[in-house]
Amino acid sequence: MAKKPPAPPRREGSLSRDRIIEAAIVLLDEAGESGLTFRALAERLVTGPGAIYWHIANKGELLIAACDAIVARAMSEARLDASPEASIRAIALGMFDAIDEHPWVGSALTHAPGQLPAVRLLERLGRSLRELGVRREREWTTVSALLSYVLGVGAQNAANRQFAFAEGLERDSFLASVSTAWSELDAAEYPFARSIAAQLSDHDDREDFLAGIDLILGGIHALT
Amino acid sequence: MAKKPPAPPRREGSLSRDRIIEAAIVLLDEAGESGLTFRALAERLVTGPGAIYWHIANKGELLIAACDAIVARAMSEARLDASPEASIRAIALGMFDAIDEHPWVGSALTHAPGQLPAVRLLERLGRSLRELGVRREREWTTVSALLSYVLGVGAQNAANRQFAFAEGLERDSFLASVSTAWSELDAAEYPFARSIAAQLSDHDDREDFLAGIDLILGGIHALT
DNA sequence: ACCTGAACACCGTTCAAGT
DNA sequence: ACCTGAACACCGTTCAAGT
Repeated sequence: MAKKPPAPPRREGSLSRDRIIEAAIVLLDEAGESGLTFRALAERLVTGPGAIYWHIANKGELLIAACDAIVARAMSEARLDASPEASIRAIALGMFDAIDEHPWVGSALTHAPGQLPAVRLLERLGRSLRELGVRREREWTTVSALLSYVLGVGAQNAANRQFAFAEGLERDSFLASVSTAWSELDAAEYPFARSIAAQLSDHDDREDFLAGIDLILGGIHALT
Repeated sequence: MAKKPPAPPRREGSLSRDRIIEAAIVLLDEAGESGLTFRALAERLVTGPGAIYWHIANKGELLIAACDAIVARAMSEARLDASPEASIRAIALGMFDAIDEHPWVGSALTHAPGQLPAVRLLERLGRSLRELGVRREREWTTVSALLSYVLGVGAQNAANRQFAFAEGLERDSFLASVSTAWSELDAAEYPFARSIAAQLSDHDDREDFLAGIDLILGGIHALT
């Protein structure tokens, strides 16, 4: 991400769907969801905004395509050699890390249900669940719970990042501010939130995520 | 919510934060997330767009406030008399139904992490988990898994609705179209998605949601 | 204190016109 | 076939001016 010299904006060659998607990913990574604009994208590609519409139908399709590129990469990198449980952890963790690196993927995935990116994830999880020996009648229920959990955590993590970013805070100071806000809640109405506020500041998102996966795997195990 | 006669657009009395939030909820329910516009809201309240800013800082705050009103209602309605497990199911189901009725709440909740609406839910889940006897060191991990799952399913359900709505389809025909899309995927690359496509059309979202909750509760039980 | 509504700086998308 | 860029119909938000 920082090896080659800061090459001048090239316009060599012509536009293409892939080139547009690649540029969109860079823009999303750099400026967040609100940074993806047809004008900004056009500027980066040295064209006018209208040119993009020749290759891509609209902003929604662009977002899904960018999201799909990231998910496909993450899925192809997940190692699947070990036990089915280990594979599920690897798939889930791969997705977690991908969303962590590209927060916009979190909400993009959630907002495009049933589309290719989500199906890629579902496919991988489903195959491992089959290996695990989940009964046919419980297959749908089980993948869908796992998928919801992965997407849920991912979306929330992404939201955390974006919320912090929007307020100009680092992750730590964002968590700290939420933590003190919780500890100042009404004692009678929010005893639990108050008492858990301290643990908020020094938890590990990745560990918590995995612990949740293990909770679900534990539940699956108990029923198999 | 439906007792009094269909009163004509009133402008009696003055604007207030509560009145604005109430109107925002109606607008969101009727026209979806993209329907909430300061101009549309102002029209409904018989004022100019600027007037709203006297009572509310910006659109984000308005969305969170509207979301909070719905969550507060749902939480206060959840019955908590029975066992902790039953309480957790009731809380989760209450949230599921609330999001089902007001799909915009799904993404609003997700996009405002650590804010009041999410804390309400966390508080209720946390108290029940304590009753259940979850060990202190596992409390944070456990609530956060449960919360992520609830929000994840909710957000996805909401996205389903909105996706279908945007394409002018009913839930059933939307699911049917996704189902046929999945069954036409490449056989070598997507065996699982293809084989499960059929089950997609006739599943029950609510039942699947509860089954996922039970999976997590099963995992918690195994560790307690 | 509260409201008005024009104005500012943006959006996504379209489309005639160019090559 | 592919690109250009002005134009359209919107946004959220601000702010002088009114009551």
